[in-house]
Amino acid sequence: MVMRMTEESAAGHPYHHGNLRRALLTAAVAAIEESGPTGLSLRDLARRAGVSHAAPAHHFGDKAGLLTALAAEGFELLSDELTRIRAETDSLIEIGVGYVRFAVDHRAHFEVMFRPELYDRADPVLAAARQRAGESLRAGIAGLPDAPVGPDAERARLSAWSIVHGFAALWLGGALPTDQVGQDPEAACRAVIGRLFAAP
Amino acid sequence: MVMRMTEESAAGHPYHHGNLRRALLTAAVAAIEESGPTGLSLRDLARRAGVSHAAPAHHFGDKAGLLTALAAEGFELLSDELTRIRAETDSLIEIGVGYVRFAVDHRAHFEVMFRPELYDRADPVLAAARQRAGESLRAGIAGLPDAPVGPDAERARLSAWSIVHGFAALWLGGALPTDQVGQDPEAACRAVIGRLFAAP
DNA sequence: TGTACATCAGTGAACGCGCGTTCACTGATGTAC
DNA sequence: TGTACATCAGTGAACGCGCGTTCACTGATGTAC
Repeated sequence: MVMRMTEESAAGHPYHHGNLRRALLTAAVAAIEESGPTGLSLRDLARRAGVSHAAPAHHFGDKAGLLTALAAEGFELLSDELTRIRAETDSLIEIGVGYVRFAVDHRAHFEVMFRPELYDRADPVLAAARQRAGESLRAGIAGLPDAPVGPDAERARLSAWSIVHGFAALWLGGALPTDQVGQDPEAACRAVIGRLFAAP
Repeated sequence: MVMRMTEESAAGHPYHHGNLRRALLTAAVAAIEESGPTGLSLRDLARRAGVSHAAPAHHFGDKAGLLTALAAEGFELLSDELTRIRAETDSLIEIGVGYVRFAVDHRAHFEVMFRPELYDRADPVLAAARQRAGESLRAGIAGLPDAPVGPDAERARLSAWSIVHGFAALWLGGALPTDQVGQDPEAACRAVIGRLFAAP
C-alpha cells in the first residue's frame, strides 16, 4: 500500500483542491442559508472548504465577484427550470408555482439574485444569465393559448411576475402566518395565484 | 450676549442631545438608504448624530434593538397610511398603490420590516405594530363593496398582498427595466395591479 | 521514457481597519425639602 | 428661593475580534523536446 505523498499530504487532503471554485459556491449557499448574504465572509467560506483564507481570491477576486458568480448561477438555474416546466405544460399556474418553488428550494441564490447592490451588475456572464431568465419568463407567458397581446401582454407579464415574486418574498421572509397558509409553499401558492391567473 | 456654558459647550452643541433616540433612527434611515440594513453600524450612526460611539447603547442596547424600533415604526407608518387611504376611498387599487408608494417613500423602513432576521420578532411593541398593520390591510380589503367572503376572502387578501409586495420588491431591487416600466412607480403599479383587482 | 521549465493553485504570515462592548467617569436635569 | 441629592444622558479610553487584502513562497501540474 503505497502512499503517494506528492499527490496527497499527510493531512489527508490534496494540495490542489480539485474544484475549489465549485466548493466555494456551495459553501456560500450554506452560509447564506444560515446567516444571509451580507454576513458572508470569504474567510468563512475558505474555512468551510478547508483551504487557506487567501485561496478564494484566486477564483473570485473579492466578495462581490463571488456573489456575482452565485447570482449568475441562480439566473441560469431559474431559466432552466422555467423552460423545463414550459415544455411540459401550457399552464401559467404551473410556471408560477415553479417560480415560487425555485425561490424556496434555492433560497440563497434567490436572495442574492434580487439584491443587485451585492454584486456586479455589469458582469457579462451575469447579464447574459439574467437576460436569459427574463426571456424564459416572457416566453412562458407569451406562448400560452389565451395569452394577451399588445400592450396588455407586458402588463400581464408584470402582474404575473409581481404576484409570484411577492408571494415568494413574503414566504421566505416569514411574513405569512403558518396558521393561515400552512407549511407547504407550493399548495399555498397555487391557491393564491390561481385567483389572478384563472381570470380570462 | 451671554453664553450659558452649562447648557451649551464651546463645541456648539449641548451635552444632552435632546432627542438622540429620534436622531439615531433618522440617521439609520439615511444610512440604510445608502448601504442597506446589514451594513449598518452603531458607530456610524453615532457619528452621524454627532455623539460618542457608545451613546446608542443607552437607547437601543444593541443593533438589533435599534432595528426592532425601526421596524416597529415602519409598521406604524404603513398602518396609518393604509387606514388613511381606506377612509378616503373604496378603491382597492388605491390601497395597493398606497402600499407600493409607502415602500418607495420609506424604503429603509420597508426593507427592515421584511427582514425579520435583523430584529427581535418577539418584541411586544413591534408585534403590536405588526399586527395593527396586518389588520389595516385586512380591513382595507374586507370592507370593500365587492369583497369576497368565506375562504375566498383570505385568498383574495394574500393575492392582493403578494402582487403589491412583489411589485414593490422588484421595483426597489431595480429588477424592472425602466424602458418598459418608466420612472414613476405609482403609475406603473397602477397599470400592473389593475389587471388583478379589476377582475370581479 | 525522461528531463527541464512554465504555469497554475493554494499557503501562511503580516498589515491595518472598523466594529461591538465594557466601564469608570462627568455633565446636566429634575425633585424633595 | 436655595440647597442637596438622586437620576439620567452621554463620554472617552480600552479591549479583543474577524475581516479584506497583500505578498513572497511552495506544492503540483502540464507541456515541449
